[in-house]
Amino acid sequence: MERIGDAEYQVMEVLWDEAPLTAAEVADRVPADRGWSIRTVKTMLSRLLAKGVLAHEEEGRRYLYRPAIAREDYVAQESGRLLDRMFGGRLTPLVAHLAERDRLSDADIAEIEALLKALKS
Amino acid sequence: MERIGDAEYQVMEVLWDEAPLTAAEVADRVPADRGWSIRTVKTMLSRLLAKGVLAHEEEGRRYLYRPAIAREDYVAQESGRLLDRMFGGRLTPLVAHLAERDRLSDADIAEIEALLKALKS
DNA sequence: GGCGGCTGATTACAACTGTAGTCAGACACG
DNA sequence: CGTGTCTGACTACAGTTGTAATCAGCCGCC
Repeated sequence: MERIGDAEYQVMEVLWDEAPLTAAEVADRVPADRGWSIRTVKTMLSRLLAKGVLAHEEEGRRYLYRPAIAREDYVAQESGRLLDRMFGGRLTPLVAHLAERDRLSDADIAEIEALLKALKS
Repeated sequence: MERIGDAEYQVMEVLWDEAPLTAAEVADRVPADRGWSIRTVKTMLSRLLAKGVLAHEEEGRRYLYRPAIAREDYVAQESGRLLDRMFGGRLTPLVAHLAERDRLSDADIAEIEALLKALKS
């Protein structure tokens, strides 16, 4: 599957959240802190189309854009990449790492324990 | 902290594993499947120096390279990035996600449970 | 029926990345 | 001593990414 840059990813997020949308609608929904012009958003949309991660249908003279890949699949691919690259593909060291780095509160721990308990059955 | 590309990262891995090393030694230790020329490795080393993630000391007319940032720190940064970008910074959804994707065996689950138990005390 | 605005398509351009080649100087061997 | 070798520095060049401008066509409003 194609790689997606940071900026492109934000456009995908918008469309994973709501689709189909026109270019203008996507531009409206992109987080304002990026300060993008509509032109930039349209460039992103074209590139994502070219990469095959977006699909479009024509609505009059405009396009309606929608994701062509599931967020799930993309996220799976990217987390797999990180895991393979940094932790030899093993999740435990990642959890240990984040825990040490104080990214895990007691509530988080309880939550994950509950999740694991559910998984075991 | 600076971003590091995939190829650059492999060079860092070599030096995190063993340092200091000369350029030639790094080239020897880089996984052969990349098929890099020594020139390529030297370019990587220069760029990593420029980015401040490597340090060098002179040994005669050569450099000895060593990491200027801890692997721990870099890994923390990158896993944080992924987590923020894909899971709103929360680890539980990542664990849930990977579990669903069959990246978690029963043994993994047991291991993480043990880890969490240790963390709670 | 012409004009302003919107659309996608095409083009621009700098930074970064992957992958190397060239160059000038030092060193080591014959 | 000369000559090839190795070093870091600099240069090259295409592909990707972020950010946008230009262009040609269509649509609705005055």
